Amino acid sequence: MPELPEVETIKRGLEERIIGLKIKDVKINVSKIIKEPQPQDFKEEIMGKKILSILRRGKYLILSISSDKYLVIHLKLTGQLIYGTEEQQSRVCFILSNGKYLNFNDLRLFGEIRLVKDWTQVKSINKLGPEPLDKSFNINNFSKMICKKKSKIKLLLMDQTFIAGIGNIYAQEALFRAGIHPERLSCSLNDNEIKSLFREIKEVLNEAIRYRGSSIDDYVDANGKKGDFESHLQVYGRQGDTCFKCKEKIKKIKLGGRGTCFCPQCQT
DNA sequence: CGGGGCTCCTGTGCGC
DNA sequence: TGCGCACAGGAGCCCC
Repeated sequence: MPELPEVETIKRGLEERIIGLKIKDVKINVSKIIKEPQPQDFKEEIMGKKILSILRRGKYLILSISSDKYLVIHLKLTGQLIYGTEEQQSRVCFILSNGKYLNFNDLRLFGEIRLVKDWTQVKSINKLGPEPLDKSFNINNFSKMICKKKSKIKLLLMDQTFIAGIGNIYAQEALFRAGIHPERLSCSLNDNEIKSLFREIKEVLNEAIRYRGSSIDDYVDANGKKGDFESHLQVYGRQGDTCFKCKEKIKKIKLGGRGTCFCPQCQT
């Protein structure tokens, strides 16, 4: 599952490979991936355009291309963006001016690609909360935001309008590191807990980026390489195993329909 | 406005 | 051994 660290890793990989190249052609093998405009118009509008720069906002990748357009990509659960040779399973395949390919692969077909004039006006991007690794995201903001809400803290961390880029893996990991039970109501956290959670969110995201992401499910980077952070995960997928801190058995519950692992001893 | 449940999709892994 | 079903999950959407 690509979350902020995985999308950031893909972004950095693509920056080394495709900046300055032109998009010669597009093969749309599964048209439902293209959300706007209509696949035929999408193809016509993007052909011959130059890739100028790449940015990330939350879990979105945004490619700035010539003629003031933006290619907005969300990988959802199983999306991949792989630079290299043409791949059989690719759902949408961009043919580049250097003869290489940019493959959009996506086993479960939840991924989305759009071509827009103004990426900030894409509805779901427009509603995103702050970037957790930005300087503007500071403890004062976070503290205020948390106190205003009254939902279970794990659901809040995964709410993209509250904070952008955190998904099921890093929400669980940040809460474990901060020693906070995922079902705690956000407004019940004391100052120390809020401080600790704030610190651990940044820390786990930065560490995961340093290790090039976690290869849960199908995640690979822009070169098709797996990440190295899975072995550093302390609760995700570890139900029934013993806690690394206290040897208690890791428990798994459901929150908002999503699996949630935590240590009943360390997280209170 | 908020929270719960459903939906999209397909490979995996379980029980019978 | 093989079939069928539940399950996994990001985020939009509907409903109460």
